[in-house]
Amino acid sequence: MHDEAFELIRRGVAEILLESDLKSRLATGQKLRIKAGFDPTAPDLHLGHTVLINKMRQFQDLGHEVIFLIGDFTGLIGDPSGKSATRPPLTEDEVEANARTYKEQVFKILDPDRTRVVFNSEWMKKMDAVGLIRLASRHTVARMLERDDFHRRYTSGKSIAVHEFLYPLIQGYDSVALEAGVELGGTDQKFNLLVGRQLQESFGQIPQVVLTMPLLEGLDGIQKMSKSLNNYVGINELPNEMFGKLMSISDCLMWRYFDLLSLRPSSEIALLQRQVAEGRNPRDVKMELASEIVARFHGVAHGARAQEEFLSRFSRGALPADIREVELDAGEFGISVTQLLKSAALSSSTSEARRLIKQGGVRVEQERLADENLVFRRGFEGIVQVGKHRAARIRLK
RNA sequence: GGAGGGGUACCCAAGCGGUCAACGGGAGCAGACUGUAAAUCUGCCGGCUCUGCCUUCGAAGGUUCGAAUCCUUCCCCCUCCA
Repeated sequence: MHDEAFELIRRGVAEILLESDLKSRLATGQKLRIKAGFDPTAPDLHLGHTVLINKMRQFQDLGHEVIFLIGDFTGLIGDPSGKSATRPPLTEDEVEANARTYKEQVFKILDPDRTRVVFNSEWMKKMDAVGLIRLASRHTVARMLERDDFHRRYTSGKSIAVHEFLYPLIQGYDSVALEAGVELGGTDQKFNLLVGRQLQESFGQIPQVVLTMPLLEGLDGIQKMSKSLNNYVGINELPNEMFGKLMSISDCLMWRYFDLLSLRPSSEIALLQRQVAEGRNPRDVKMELASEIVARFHGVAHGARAQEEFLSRFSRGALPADIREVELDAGEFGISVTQLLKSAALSSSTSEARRLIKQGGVRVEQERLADENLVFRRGFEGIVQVGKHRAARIRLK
C-alpha cells in the first residue's frame, strides 16, 4: 500500500535524494512535513510553477502536511540560481504585494484547508548579525563555488556579490527552522536543497529528503518558462489566450508538456503518441492538451469553448483573441497611420510602424495597407492588425 | 595596497581618427511556406515632422576640420600578487 504511494510520488520527478529514505519514511505511515519555497518575485504563477505545485497536491492528498513557504526575506536578496548575473533586490513593498498574489493563486491547485503558508521573514528577521555570521560559518566558499552557476560566473569573469552566497544558506536554514522532512524544488534548486540537508544535520536534525522536479521549458521550447523571458502561460490568463499560447508550441515540445502538465495516465499519452506516428494531425492532439489545461483553471465548459473559438477564429482568417477597443482623437486634420499604430500600442515607434507597413505587416479590415503616409480621418472605425498577433479595434473621434 | 586587463546597441561580439547608426552571431519583428507548429527562405532590427534631420559606443571634460577610436579625470567590472 505504501509502495503505491511511493510510485505515485515518484511519477514525473527528476531526482530523489535519498530515494531509500523517502521510501522508508512513507512506509512508516507517519505524516511527513513537506516544504516547498517560492520566491515572491513573480506576481503571476505560470504553468512552470504548477509542475511543482501539482506534486505538492499529491502529497497533500496522501495526507501529509504541506508547507507553502514564501521566501519574502530571501526575496530581498534575489535567488542567484541559474542566473548569469546579480539580480536586483526587491523592495519590501514589492515583496509583500507579490506574496499576496501568490497566496491567492496557489489555492487553485492546493487545498487551502490543508496548506500551511509561512513566510521566512518570520524567523529571519529575528536573526541578528551574530546569528547570520554563525550560520555562514557552517559552509565553505569552496563548496559554494561547486555550484554550477556560481562556478561558471566565477571562471568566466562575471561578478558574484557576497550576499548571493547567503541565499542558499538562508534557504537551507528555512528547513532547519521548519524541521522539514521533505523539500521539493526544481532541478535548478538542487544545490540549495542539499545545503538544507547539510545544515539540518549540523543542527542535529535528520536531513530532509530532497525531491526535484524537472523544469518546464517555456513556449520557445528552449529556455525555462519564466515571466521575465515572456515565454510563459499564466494560470490567471483568459481561456482564449491560454489556449492560443499552448497551440503555438512546437510539436516536439507538446510531448514534454503532456508529460509534465497533463493529468492523463501515461498509457493514454503513449496512445496519442502512437496515433500521431500513424498519421493523426499533431494539431488536433495539441488541442486536446490545450483544452485540458484551460479546463483545469477555468472549468470544463471554458476548455471546450476555447477550442471552438480557436477553430472558428482560424477559419475566419486569424484574428487574434484579444481585440482591444481603442478610441483615439484624430484631430482636425486626421491622424497618420504611423501615429495611429503608435498611439494604439500596435507599434513601439513610428519608425517601426513605417517598417511594418513597408513589409506588408499591417492590415486594416483585412486589407493589406501599402501607403505609409496614409491619413485617417475622424469617424473611422475598424480593426487594424499588425502581423498575426497584434490587433485593435480603432475608433477615431 | 600593488600590477595588469576590460566597459560598444536586448545579449554575445568586432571596430581602435573620416567611407560608423557602427562587421558578424543570437534573440526579436514582418513576409513567404504551413497545421496561428517546427524547419527553411526573404527582409527588417536607435529615434523623428523620413530621399533629410537628431541622439548613441561606462560618465564628464579636452585635442582635432572631424572621435566609439587620441588625451585627462571620475565611476564600475575582472585577473594575478598581498
